[in-house]
Amino acid sequence: MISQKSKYALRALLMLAEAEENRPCRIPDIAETQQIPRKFLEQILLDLKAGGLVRSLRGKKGGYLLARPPESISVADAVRTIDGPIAPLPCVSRRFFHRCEGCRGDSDCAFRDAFDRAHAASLEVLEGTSLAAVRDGASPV
Amino acid sequence: MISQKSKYALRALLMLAEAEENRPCRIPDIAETQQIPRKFLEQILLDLKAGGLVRSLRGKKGGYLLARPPESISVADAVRTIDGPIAPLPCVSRRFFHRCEGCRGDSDCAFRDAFDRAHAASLEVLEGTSLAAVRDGASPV
DNA sequence: TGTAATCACTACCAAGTTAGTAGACAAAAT
DNA sequence: ATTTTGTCTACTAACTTGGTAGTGATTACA
Repeated sequence: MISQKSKYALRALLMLAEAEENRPCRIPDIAETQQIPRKFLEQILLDLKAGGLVRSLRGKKGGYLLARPPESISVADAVRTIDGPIAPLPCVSRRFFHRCEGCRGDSDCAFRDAFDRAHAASLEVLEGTSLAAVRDGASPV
Repeated sequence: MISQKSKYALRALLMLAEAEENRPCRIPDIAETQQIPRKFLEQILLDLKAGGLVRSLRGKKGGYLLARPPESISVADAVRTIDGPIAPLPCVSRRFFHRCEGCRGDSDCAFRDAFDRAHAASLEVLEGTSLAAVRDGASPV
């Protein structure tokens, strides 16, 4: 399961993607319309900024904007920035590869191949879906 | 990421799948050959038993066996039994469906479709891979 | 120049989860 | 009976999650 924090991040990003270009969104506005606790949202936006997904302007007329066009920010980007690795095992992670400790001897990563294929299939969707696609895409239920 | 507990469970299950049929495996043996803390393994096996994946015999000559043929136990079965839902969001879960609280108003589950497709792709692999396939399948590195 | 509006940063916290450990108990084989 | 095996309940330290609180730093603009 992705965290609540990631869900908030996605909603915030989508709102930025929906905003008029070069019109910064202020934290209290995002918090209110997306129903996200304000101080928590501040932290999330700082994380997204550190991750290079958004940029900010301070002072009056300040706020947050996407750092890149919404076509180039994927759902996977957002989740990875907030939650870290998406992979089910460290040893199948693309971005955060790490040898699994404890997998050793003869049964060394016997399951790795299955998890790797599952992860790849999942990533294809998550990396292939941009904020713009979500914004424009699906039929509103 | 799947939990350490699930990894242990998979290793234990694989060992049972590799064992001679109707030859129970004892906890200390599984613990030692798979390098799993023994008391922790006990709990895991009890969980797997409660989930219907293994059965047990008590007393001398006792031990654990698979409850069903290894062809019919999938990696997804194991992970779900130990970790619960595999789905990235409650609202795309097959077995544990639950409406996401907090997804509301106009942006109601705008991301749902993407996560649903990612999950479906992942599940296809994880449910399609049995213990028998893992045991017999991949080339040992 | 100053002041109000806005983001930035650090610290803190309660509740839950993870990865175990400990020990007494129950059943089966011999 | 006694030994060998699984069963069950309780406990715990460390970490993660989902926040809250308060102060500081910039910028617009009057």
